[in-house]
Amino acid sequence: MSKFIDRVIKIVRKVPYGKVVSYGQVSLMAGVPRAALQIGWVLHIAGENGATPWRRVINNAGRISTKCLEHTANHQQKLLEKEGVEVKNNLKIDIERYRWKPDIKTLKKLELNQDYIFGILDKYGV
DNA sequence: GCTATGACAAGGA
DNA sequence: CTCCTTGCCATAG
Repeated sequence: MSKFIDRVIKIVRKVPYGKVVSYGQVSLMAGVPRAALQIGWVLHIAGENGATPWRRVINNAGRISTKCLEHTANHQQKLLEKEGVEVKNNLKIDIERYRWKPDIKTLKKLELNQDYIFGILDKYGV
């Protein structure tokens, strides 16, 4: 298990019920700002053990973009609606309305330096 | 160690 | 708003 994968999984597990985050946001919090693409890969693995809420991760455009045959977009949509997240036609979601905005206290537990944390808060913070 | 791949992001058309 | 192009980076071969 690489540090990267471990971190991503931990972060995704912090996402509250009924909230969503973007791939880019997760990668940023994981310490690698532009590894959004890899998040999907990690979730594919994490999804195996059902303990990780991969359903709450969508792309920044507010759209469900999974291509995985076992975890279809349609299936994800259903799971999200079950949590109270409104999914409009074509797998679209008002992400800014449901986005999880981590507080500084949570970010401090991620082994990141101060400046970096403020950078995250500046973009997604409350 | 090098190349190909992908559940992305951001900016332009 | 939607579609296309380019940039990015961890993994798998």
